[in-house]
Amino acid sequence: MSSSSGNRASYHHGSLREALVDGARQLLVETGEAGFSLNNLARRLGVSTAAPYRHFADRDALLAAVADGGYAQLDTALRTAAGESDGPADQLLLMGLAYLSFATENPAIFGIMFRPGPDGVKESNTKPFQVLVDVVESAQFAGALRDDVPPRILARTIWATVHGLSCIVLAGGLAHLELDDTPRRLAMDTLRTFLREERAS
Amino acid sequence: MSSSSGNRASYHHGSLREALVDGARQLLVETGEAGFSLNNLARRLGVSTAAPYRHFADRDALLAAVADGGYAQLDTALRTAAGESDGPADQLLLMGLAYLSFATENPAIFGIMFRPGPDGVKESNTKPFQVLVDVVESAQFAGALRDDVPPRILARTIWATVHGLSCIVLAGGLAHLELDDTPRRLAMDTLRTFLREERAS
DNA sequence: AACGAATGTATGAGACTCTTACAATGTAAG
DNA sequence: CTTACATTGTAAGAGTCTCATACATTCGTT
Repeated sequence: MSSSSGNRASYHHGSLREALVDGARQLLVETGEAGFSLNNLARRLGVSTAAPYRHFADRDALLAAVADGGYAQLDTALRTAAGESDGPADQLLLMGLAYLSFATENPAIFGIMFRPGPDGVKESNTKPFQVLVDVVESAQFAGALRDDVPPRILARTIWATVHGLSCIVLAGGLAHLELDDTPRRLAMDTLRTFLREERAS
Repeated sequence: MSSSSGNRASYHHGSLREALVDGARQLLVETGEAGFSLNNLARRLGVSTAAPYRHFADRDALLAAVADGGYAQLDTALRTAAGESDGPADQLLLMGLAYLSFATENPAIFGIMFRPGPDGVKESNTKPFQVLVDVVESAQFAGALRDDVPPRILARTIWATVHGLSCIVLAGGLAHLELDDTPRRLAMDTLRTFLREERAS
């Protein structure tokens, strides 16, 4: 047995790798990415500051592991949201809201997940996108979304929209515009744009 | 005369504040945000590492000044793009392309401009948004955009879309999807979604 | 039981941010 | 012109961080 079971008082920690990822996530939530340090994390876990390097090549490798967990969490959040309704338009709204909620509730992790860099977004993030493509496709079939745009393109656009909205909200970019928008209303107003246009007043 | 005129060999630099902002922008372009340091910048400019603190409270204050410059640059880029055509749909495409180009050509500065945090996006960024609202409004009037969504909302949505697309591209999120998309095609495919739906084949 | 692999520690080099005390220079009034 | 003051630079260092290296302890396997 290699993993599980918590903190020991013995020389070997027992499950330091998991403790590092968990602790990093927690520390990120508390202090944000700016206030995060490997040293601080190691002290919290009661190990030496060199110990983390037995499990992660460097600071970025640990953050990447946290990001991987974030992708998984986002994926399940989106799938759950999609499963809470049968109406394609509803599904879209719920997924958008779930995405936005994830971002605002885990700003630091969200920031790490989509940090610019050569490492890029791993294939782990292909999964959430695929769900979106499926939902978009069925929404098009149901006539809720315009069908003169290929599903992949439309899904990509909607992803970009919700992602951009999340980034802008996190950056405080809407503070000067509308202060009283609830996330739900924000997601609705935004995603309504993609629904089939209602002609006539 | 307080400013202008370059680097002196005397005790006082003469225009260290501007040199710091310019040098920071340059250093950010060369090394990215991760490789950027005040110490390094000070050495490049031939001053002591404490000198920058005479002009900026801390590292973040300097980066905020660089971000301000970025907002201005983005604003003129968008206005220029909007001025290069009379057709509302064209304007929208050109502006989107300009936004995307700015992001990909200045990834570090773009990242700093929209960094999450309490400081948020300054009012400086309200200007570029206002241009977009105007263009959207006239596009709606010309019948190029659906008019069942208020211009502010539609403009906000389009901003989110283009911003999100830029972020995703910077993060490498599209690498696994479509490798051969030119930025122009990417912007076109994305923004086409907002144009008035063409009924019939 | 003993050996090798895994995992943690001790120590420290080098870099960075930011502070404090001091020195040189610009500016303006007498 | 000179003196007084505000501005802007330097020198030195405290405290933190990442990461490397050498060593210690424990685990698993034979």
